[in-house]
Parts: sequence; structure tokens; C-alpha cells
Amino acid sequence: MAYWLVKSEPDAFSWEQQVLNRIEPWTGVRNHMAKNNLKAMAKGDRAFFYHSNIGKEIVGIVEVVRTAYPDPSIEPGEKGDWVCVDMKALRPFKTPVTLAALKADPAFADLPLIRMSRLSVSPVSDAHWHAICALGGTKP
DNA sequence: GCCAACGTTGGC
DNA sequence: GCCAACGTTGGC
Repeated sequence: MAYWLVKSEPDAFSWEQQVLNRIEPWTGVRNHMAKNNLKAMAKGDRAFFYHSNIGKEIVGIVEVVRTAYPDPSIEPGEKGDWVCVDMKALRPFKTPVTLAALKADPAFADLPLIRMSRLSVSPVSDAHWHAICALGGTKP
């Protein structure tokens, strides 16, 4: 099983909405690196749900329940083979893990979230996954 | 609101 | 195909 991190501005789509809807398509990715990460996701993979801009913290865990398929949010005339996946809310963090906390710990210096702050879908290593779950007060 | 990082566009 | 200009993202 692989691990990932997905970012959303809570103004547009928040963890609370994800929990309410339970299963939700992760649409709107318009970056090739992020798209490739979406395509690499397998059913059962887990991802951290990160709130950008407002909060700037990881708030929960989602599970991939449907692998990449064409993004229905593509506008007519829009170019590109953009895809989305379906995510299911799994469990919240007991304690949200803030960007500041991750930045303060050298163990996370090579986390893509920190190294490439604009990438909206990024991989997370096993070691980072377990460490961040521990900080969040939840089981991996 | 500002600015750095980075992707995209368009002139040459 | 290079590179400057511009737009967008996201932290501060």
C-alpha cells in the first residue's frame, strides 16, 4: 500500500465536507506531476488530507476507493487528460499536525509538502506516514 | 496584501 | 527552442 498527501483549500472543499459526503471525487487537479501521482494511486492507498491556506494542517486520513478516471470537472474545450480518484473519509486526526510543526522537525525536511509546496498531490514515505500519524494521535 | 516559487504562454 | 512576461498557488 502506498501513502499520499492531498491538499485542499477548506474554502473550496474541507475535511468536514469530506466526512459528510463520505465518498467524494478528488477533482480539479491541473498539474502534470500531481496528475501522475493520482494515476499511480491504487485502491486501498491512504492519503493525508491537508488544509492549505486556512489551517495549514493535516486533519485526517482518506482512502482511495476508485482509481484514476477522467475528471468530470474538465471544462468544454479544456485541453488535457486530467483525471480524478474517489476518496473516502477514513478517520480524523485527534491532533491536527500543522505545517509549522512539520517544518520545525528536520525529520520532515524532505517531505514533498515542504520541498514542493505548490504540488497538490504528493507521495509520502512509509516512515513519514507513521511518524505523522503518531503526531496526529491516530493509528497508521 | 505581499512575495517567492514555479508553471505557462507567446515573441523571436 | 529559448527566454521574458505573466498568472497562480500558497505561506507569511
